Amino acid sequence: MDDQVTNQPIERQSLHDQLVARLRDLIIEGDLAPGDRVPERELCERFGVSRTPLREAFKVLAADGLIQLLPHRGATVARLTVTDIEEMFPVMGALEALAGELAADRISEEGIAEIQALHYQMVLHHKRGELAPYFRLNQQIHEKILAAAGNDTLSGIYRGLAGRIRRARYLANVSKARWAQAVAEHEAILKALVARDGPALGRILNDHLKNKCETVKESLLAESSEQVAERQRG
Amino acid sequence: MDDQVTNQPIERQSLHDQLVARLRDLIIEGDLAPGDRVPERELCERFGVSRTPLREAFKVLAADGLIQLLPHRGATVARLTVTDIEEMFPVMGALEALAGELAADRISEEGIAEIQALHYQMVLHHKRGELAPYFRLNQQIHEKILAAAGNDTLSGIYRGLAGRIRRARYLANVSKARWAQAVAEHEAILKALVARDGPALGRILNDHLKNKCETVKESLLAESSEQVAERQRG
DNA sequence: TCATTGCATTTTGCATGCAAAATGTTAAAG
DNA sequence: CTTTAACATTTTGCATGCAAAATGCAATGA
Repeated sequence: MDDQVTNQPIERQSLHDQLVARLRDLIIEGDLAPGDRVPERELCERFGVSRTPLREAFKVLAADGLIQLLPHRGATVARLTVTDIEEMFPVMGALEALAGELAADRISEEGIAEIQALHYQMVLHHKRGELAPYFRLNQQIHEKILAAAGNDTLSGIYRGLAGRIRRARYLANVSKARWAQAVAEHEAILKALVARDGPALGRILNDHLKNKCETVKESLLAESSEQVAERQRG
Repeated sequence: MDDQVTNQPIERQSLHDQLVARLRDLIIEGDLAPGDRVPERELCERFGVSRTPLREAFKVLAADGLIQLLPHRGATVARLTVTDIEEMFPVMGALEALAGELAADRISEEGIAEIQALHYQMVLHHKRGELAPYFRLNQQIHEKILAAAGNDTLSGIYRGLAGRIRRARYLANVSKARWAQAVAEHEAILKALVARDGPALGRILNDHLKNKCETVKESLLAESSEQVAERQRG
């Protein structure tokens, strides 16, 4: 039997927006792998909609960089190359540094306390070696900083980039050393935030992103070489 | 970057892509004013196309933030509020600072020479009080720096923001003082570039953008109060 | 006089139809 | 046996049709 959640015809209120959300999830969650063709007709049947709203959703996702639209050749899930990663991370670094600077000035005491709580919970997960919960809290902290910056334009652009990278699923393989380093960096982030030292927070976040970039790159390389090996076997 | 466009043998560009370009121009050039409704049927007749590709173009432009799509209420040209400006400029500042840092490392000697040429031509236009040519060269210089950074992701995001702001048409009224200050900043930009001092170039560009932000804000306020006065007269 | 309700018109969202382009398959030639 | 050429199938791009929602307008009632 088919998956009930993904196969149910969606509610009738602005179909294309819902389709955008659905497809975005499918891509980010990895149900549609990078390089895969996005089958128009199949998805129409699956969601119980016609081609028009689906194609409109394709346009939006293509503008977001999540899928690639080739003339007369349909849609494919955009591939993340190492070059893409190397381009995206400096940008994300600059944006998150800006977010940190703004947040240090604007965040409330409660906001700091919330981040502190998330941080120590995250550290706990690190000590226990629980990667998935660690990662979730990590993301929440960065989201909180972004929110505290109070700049929706900034948030929107950052989320667009982060979403494109998330489907690299780099949380699968992180070395113990890198993980520990990331936690140490988060300690510094918290410290700068508590001290409301914007410039320092900006620098630390930028460096933090640089290290994250290396992690993602390694993971991406490992994954692609894995795929090559798979193809040679099959 | 545009090489690929000019090298393509076939002009058989998909209709909606052409429409996206046309509409983008209409909006950026100001033929469609902020707040205006974008009349679907009228544009269909004007361009001789059906509603399907036009609506697809609307989606892309809405994702770019150039138009706003309200359910069952059609498209309107997105209004630029002072808040938007205040949000966008710090982001553009951070991005252009990053571009400067990267460019300082990567630009060729010819690249520097080209920017130098543009710069002195621009200064000439300033001395002659020729605002439009000055502005065009100004933009070309920033484009060159962006291109020299060699980061298409960065360029794309920056252009998206710059495009949204451009239709504020702030070149109409710039005070002599601000203009002179901008030229002075450009002198510093050139100097840092020649010295290949990335961090300094980044800082200068960030400050430069901050000042530009003030100019645009003033212009936007003047324009909107002008509109109010117009409404009171009419 | 002004607000409200009912109806006609316009606009929007989605489905469907059709022609052109791309893809896959088979058959013929070298 | 490989290459290619012709054809059938599928997929894509665009136009159009239809129903629901929104808008405009006039008539009614307070």
